[in-house]
Amino acid sequence: MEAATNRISKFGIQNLTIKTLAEDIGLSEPALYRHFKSKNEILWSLLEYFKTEMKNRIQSISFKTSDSEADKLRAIFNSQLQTFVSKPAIVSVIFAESIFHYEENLSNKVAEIMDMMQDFVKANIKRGQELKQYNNFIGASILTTIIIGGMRMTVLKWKLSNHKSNLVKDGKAVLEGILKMIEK
Amino acid sequence: MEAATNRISKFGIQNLTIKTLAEDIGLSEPALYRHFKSKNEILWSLLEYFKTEMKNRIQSISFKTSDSEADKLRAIFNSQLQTFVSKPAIVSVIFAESIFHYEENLSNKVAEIMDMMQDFVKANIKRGQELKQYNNFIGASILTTIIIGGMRMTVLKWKLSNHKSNLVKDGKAVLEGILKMIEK
DNA sequence: ACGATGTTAGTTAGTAATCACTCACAAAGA
DNA sequence: TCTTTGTGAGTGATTACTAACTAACATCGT
Repeated sequence: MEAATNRISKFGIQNLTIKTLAEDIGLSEPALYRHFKSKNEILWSLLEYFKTEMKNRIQSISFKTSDSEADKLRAIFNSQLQTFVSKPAIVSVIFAESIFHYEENLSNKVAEIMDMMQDFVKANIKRGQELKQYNNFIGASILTTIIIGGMRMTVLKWKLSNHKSNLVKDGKAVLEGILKMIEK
Repeated sequence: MEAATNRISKFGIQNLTIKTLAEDIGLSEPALYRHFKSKNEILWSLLEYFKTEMKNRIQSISFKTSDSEADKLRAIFNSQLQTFVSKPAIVSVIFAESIFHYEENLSNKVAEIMDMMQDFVKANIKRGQELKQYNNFIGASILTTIIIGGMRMTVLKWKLSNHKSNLVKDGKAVLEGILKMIEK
């Protein structure tokens, strides 16, 4: 999983082949097939690995009692963006739905990861609205789409700039913009 | 260009090969190479074709004098979303940065199309803020990122639902949500 | 009006590279 | 002795692309 992550981070997901992966690990190609029955299974495991990492990391973020819901949202996205910067492979994979050409189990796994992020955000919005920390001009679902969409757009711009732009700073600016509109 | 559009719409961009494309047109593979010097050139031309179509279509949308800036934005996105529904190939290609594995000219072309859309939106926001139709809690750049990000997210969900969700309706809901937050 | 000549647009039959994946076999430890 | 984990050498499919050739057509001097 780590070899695959590094390979994708450095050369993109198109460069992750059984051959390059086996070379990186220092094994032959058939050796990989002792442990995974297909490339699909390797990619599936990689997605699962990322999903678990994301879930554990976000759930273990510790909040102060004085933290508002907005503060919690800031902490979540800050952690997320910093992880993207240090492991660009995650971004390559999460933005690569179109590459898993009609391999349903992989598309589903990507969808699961997206759903997980959405659930974190949506729960935050709902609590914030109940606690009257956020206004409720807009429903939690649509607001979630807007927040995640804005963040994804920022990540995409970072990718298109060849990682030259400052992802953490730009992401924070977008989140602050949205919070300014919804915080009471 | 039309054959390529149909092929991608029906079977995805991974299925657009010289062989399938030549078959669709009813020519041999080498015949294609009489007109395009490489597959890269075909994809580049396709992106250019989409860009021109988008530009012409959006610029020829006619507005009433009574239209607010928000109305204009609604009209632009409505046209855009309807085009996506009738020509899913455009979406496949615009969401496929990751597929153009390190082919710089193609990534750049995609970036050009995105920039064009952004310019339309940003100009609208600026006019709206100057005319005091929108508030200016947030700068035009970041607001543009949020709007386009929200729309892209909606399109992505539509793709992941295998085109089952109602893109035009969902997109409209997201736009209305954002407008509710920025309209005075 | 007409043949010579060059250009355009097409063909059949390949090539070389890459890819995921497999076969037959070997070493080494429980 | 059997299971686990590895290897070298391949296979078949797919891919973008090319070499060699040809029929149809446009242009031109006579």
